Amino acid sequence: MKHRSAPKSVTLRDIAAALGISRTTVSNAFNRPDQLSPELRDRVMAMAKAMNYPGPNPMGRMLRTGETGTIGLVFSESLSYAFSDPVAIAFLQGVASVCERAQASLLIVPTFMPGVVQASVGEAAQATIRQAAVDGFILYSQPFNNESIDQVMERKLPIVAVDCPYLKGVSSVKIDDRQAAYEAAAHLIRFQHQYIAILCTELGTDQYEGPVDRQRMEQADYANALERLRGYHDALQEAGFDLNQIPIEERLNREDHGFLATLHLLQQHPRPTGILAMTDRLAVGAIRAAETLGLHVPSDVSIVGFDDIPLASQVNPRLTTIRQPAVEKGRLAAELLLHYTGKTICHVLPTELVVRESTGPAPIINSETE
Amino acid sequence: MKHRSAPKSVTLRDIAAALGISRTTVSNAFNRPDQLSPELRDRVMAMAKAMNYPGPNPMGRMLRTGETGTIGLVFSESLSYAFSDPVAIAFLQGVASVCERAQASLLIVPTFMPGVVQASVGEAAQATIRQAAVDGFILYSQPFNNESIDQVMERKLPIVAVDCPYLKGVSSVKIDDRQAAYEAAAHLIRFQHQYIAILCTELGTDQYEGPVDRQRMEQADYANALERLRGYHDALQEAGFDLNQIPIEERLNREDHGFLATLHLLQQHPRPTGILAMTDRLAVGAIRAAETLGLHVPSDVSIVGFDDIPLASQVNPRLTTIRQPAVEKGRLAAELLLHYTGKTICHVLPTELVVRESTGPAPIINSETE
DNA sequence: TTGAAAGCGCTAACAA
DNA sequence: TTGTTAGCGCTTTCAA
Repeated sequence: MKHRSAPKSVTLRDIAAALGISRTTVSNAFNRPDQLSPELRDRVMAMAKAMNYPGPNPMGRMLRTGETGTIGLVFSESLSYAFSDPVAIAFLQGVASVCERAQASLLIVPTFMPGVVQASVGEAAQATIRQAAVDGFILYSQPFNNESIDQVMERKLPIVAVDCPYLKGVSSVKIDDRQAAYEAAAHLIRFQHQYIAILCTELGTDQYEGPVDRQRMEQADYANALERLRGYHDALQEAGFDLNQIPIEERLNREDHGFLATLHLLQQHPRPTGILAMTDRLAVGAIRAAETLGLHVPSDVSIVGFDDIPLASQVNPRLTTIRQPAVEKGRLAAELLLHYTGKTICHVLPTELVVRESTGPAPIINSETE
Repeated sequence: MKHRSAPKSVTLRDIAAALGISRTTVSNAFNRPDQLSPELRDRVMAMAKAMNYPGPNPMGRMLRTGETGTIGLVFSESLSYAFSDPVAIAFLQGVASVCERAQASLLIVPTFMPGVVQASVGEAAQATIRQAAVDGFILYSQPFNNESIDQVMERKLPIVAVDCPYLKGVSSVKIDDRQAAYEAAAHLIRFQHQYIAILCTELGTDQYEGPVDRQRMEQADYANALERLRGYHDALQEAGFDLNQIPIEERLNREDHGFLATLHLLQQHPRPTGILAMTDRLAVGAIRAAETLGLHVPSDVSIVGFDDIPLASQVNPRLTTIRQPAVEKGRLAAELLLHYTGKTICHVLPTELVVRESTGPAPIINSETE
């Protein structure tokens, strides 16, 4: 893309000169048609076309006005992942719909360098964030202590943080993950499930997959995941469960990973009769795993998801889950940024337990001794 | 977003002055750390931090260098729709993955003004496209003769067109929609279906929904849809069908619209035993409609989709469809733009008929006379 | 290793 | 209605 369409591109000045008028007038012809006579405007536009003028250079304009008409969006993790995650996409849809109405462009800023050592990831993020020509940033689902956040903060532009750890003086949009997860767990508990397992999304940025212990929880990077885990624990503890007996499997948020993790969980003794999946994607994998083992959902295993993605109601059996307003999150974040006042505003959006067919009463277990 | 963090923001010059050094050196401290002594660099960075300097202003830099490090992406239609369309999302994922690797940002340029009269839509697109600070554009799935294309062409920047009508001198990525659709129809014909109906996506930009006749086809705005329709017709005609007897229903590309259209089609006489759906979303709706009418897929009705979106293989029965490489389209388009040479390159990517369980032999019809 | 000078292309006050 | 003036903040030769 080093290409340059002409050796020396034509500018406002050139067309002004060609017409023997001032640059202002040409500028006005493009930006304020009402500021000059229609005939003159027509002449200007005709000359522009004749000279192959590509219109006022946006960089010049931005530098001059100090505004870009653009919102920057920073995801954690890789964009390939973000654009395969139904929740992130719903969020994006919300952001985009507001941008569209406001005629604002949306700049997706990559901060993740695929196949690069951890150390230089920061450098990469630094460069793209520093060079983003935007009027403000939306930060989506960032882990604790990561360089993208710092980098964005340094830009001293308006910021709205979505599903992020608390940032001083930054407006935010989120849900109460802990409370929502509590509801999910309480739902299973109400059905008398005695053996409950947890399917957990990534807690750290280290690509670890496997069981989660106390220590791992304490070192968690992702506030969301941790909060959901805590919500599950709150409910379980309250109901008298021994938390040490509750298996937790941490996996990448993908159906196939949920599938494998559940295969593993369902072969434990005692076999869980209830599974708390931290996302619907994991839950969908879990349903498939149960099927694969010849277990019926919900009569052998109950599964409850989280998010209420479209797939949740298309799968069979349809998934009991926690609905969170992902599109609305995006809309609100964009609106907050577009109408930025400098005031720090925190929105906590409501969630809702949606009961469908993937959960039911615990089966009667034969040997209570096991 | 009129907010300005400081009355007068601090610039390179300020920090140079404070340190009694030149602007060049400060610039180098940020952009070419190797061009100055580490101690000086540290001093510069410390002062920058102390003075709350947000880093070199991207607009200044862009204006100076003439490069933005950004790719512009222009969808037709509304972004809300684009981000709910699995095919567009897959495409976006492909684009994003390449951008990420190349450390390029991705600017989503809205060209659609929701709730605005047709006339001024052009104006809206004009403004956002003209003001996009990008090094090149990807044009996605544009209808014929629309203003966005003209506007983008006027920018005289590198362009890659994806699923667009032919544009002189513009590189493109596409599939052979006509041939692919031909395969889909041929598949049903091989199964001896006598009564075939077509579920068609929007041909025009006028929000029309209903039957499609010759005239509507001739006035089509969307090349894709038209090509697929032609492909179906090619196969049907070749097999001796009377095209006038083949019902075509044009609908928005959404499951619920496919559902309603199919409800309608399946209540015709003679009832179609095969349905050619121009997208998987329509096809999924069609499956539901058949179910709703108590018809079995595929023994009563065969349904073949197009696209092979993820849902196609998750639905029951799994959908027979045409696979198209949507992610690959995005990757290729981004790569073509990033490595732009000025040469016009056209890629036609392969498609493939994927036979699953939604199609089968035509049922035996009782009355041949009907 | 550092600095001076020049200007990227534009728009907004203000003046005519 | 049109023009003059004055930078916006930066980077990049080139010279010291």
